[in-house]
Amino acid sequence: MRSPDWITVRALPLFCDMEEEHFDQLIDGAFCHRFPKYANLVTEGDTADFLYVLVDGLVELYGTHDGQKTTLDVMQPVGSFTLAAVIRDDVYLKSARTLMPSQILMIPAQTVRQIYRCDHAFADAIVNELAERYRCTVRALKSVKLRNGLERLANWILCTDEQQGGQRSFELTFDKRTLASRLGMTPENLSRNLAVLTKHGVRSAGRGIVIENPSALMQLAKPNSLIDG
Amino acid sequence: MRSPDWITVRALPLFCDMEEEHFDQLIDGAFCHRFPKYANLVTEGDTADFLYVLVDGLVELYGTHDGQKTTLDVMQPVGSFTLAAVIRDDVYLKSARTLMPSQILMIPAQTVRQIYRCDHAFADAIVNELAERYRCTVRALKSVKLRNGLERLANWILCTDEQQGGQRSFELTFDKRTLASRLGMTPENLSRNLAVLTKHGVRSAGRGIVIENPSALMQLAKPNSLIDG
DNA sequence: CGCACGCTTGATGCTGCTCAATTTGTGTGG
DNA sequence: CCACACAAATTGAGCAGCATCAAGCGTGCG
Repeated sequence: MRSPDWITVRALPLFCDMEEEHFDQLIDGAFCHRFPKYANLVTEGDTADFLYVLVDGLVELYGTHDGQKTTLDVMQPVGSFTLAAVIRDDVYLKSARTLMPSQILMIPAQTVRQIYRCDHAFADAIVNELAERYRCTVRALKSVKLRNGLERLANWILCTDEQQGGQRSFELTFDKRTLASRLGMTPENLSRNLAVLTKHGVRSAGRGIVIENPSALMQLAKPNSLIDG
Repeated sequence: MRSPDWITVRALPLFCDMEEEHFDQLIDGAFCHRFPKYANLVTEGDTADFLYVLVDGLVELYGTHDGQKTTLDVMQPVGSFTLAAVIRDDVYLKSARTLMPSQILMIPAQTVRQIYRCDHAFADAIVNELAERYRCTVRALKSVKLRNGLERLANWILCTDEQQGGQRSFELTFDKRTLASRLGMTPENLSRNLAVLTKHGVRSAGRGIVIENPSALMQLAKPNSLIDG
């Protein structure tokens, strides 16, 4: 692998503490590819051949069943996915595709497991990564089961704003239909819910969202650190 | 801790490969308690002081928000819970209570983390446990987002039957209201859905469930190994 | 035996989905 | 730069699924 910016990969919590030699081994067998928008990366049910690292771009993790599809997560750089399947040497449970042109690092699963066995710091990082992802998924499950669509949207807006620095204003980085699916609603209802939020301190136009009245929005959203993270 | 049957605890995947000395250290600082039915064990939001092992009985893991409550999992012996919170030294995300009189082993979180750091086999077991729990939660999330209530019930019946040996007949081990919450519906709708399943090869009376026509039930359920496990 | 609780059943209303039509936005090629 | 084609987003109407509310029924336990 040759890459300008894998210093950022090395800096990931997952890799930053492991031994130089082992990190070199990891990327020795790895591929770094550029993919166009909407390229399929992973198909659920396939055996886990690679650990993926999103270096640049945007990736959607989704599940399918009986002709339906639901977005489970939208990954931002820099982060890894398919770790649990790789470690367990099992099939992928989520499919993955790019939402914009993306640079993706693919590390052979066997190499990951091999180095996991001999590098203590790497194993420790894997434990922390798995625990954190697990907790995120538990939060997502609580969100779906304990809130309605409007509340999920309101909290997503609050979280996304905070994550981007709390400017009270940000832009969507992907389709509204994808956002709708992530929030567990149809595109039509996302539209309607965004319209409803006008009465609760949120102004939205196109891909822009402005929180004009944070306290009004929070009163509706009832944010909860045990759900939203 | 004194206990007749902690051979079963030692046999858990989480503990079975660790060194004898370290296992002894773990249980040295641990408590083993009997709890009555509906005893509160864990409150979400509290800092994780203990790793719990359900030795005997039944435990419900649930989440609450804004006056609501939803069942996230029903644990059967022998198994552990709160591992992710303990490892990350963070707060619990789920509450826990017994659903019947239960014997519970409580291991101080600090001890777990300490031995995790020095016992390689234990660390490895933790990785596998976390990965598996993560995958279970992903499945649950897909189930809620991709299926309706009737389908979730149908698949739950198929899974529970298989888990109990495929006798095509089994008994509920807990409240229907808890089952309803676990499946993401109201008790009223669970009743109605059970009635609907009469037309799809399932006969139910009281706590007994009989699968009279497996293929009819499966046709409705559309079981999926990437959701049901 | 009788009370209490869990479960069932029915009636009603809300939330969110489906379908369809229009408007807006985006990317392409002349 | 504009015109066009196509995709995404909005809006409205109608409907299905599910929740809520309110009785009634059954079972188990004191």
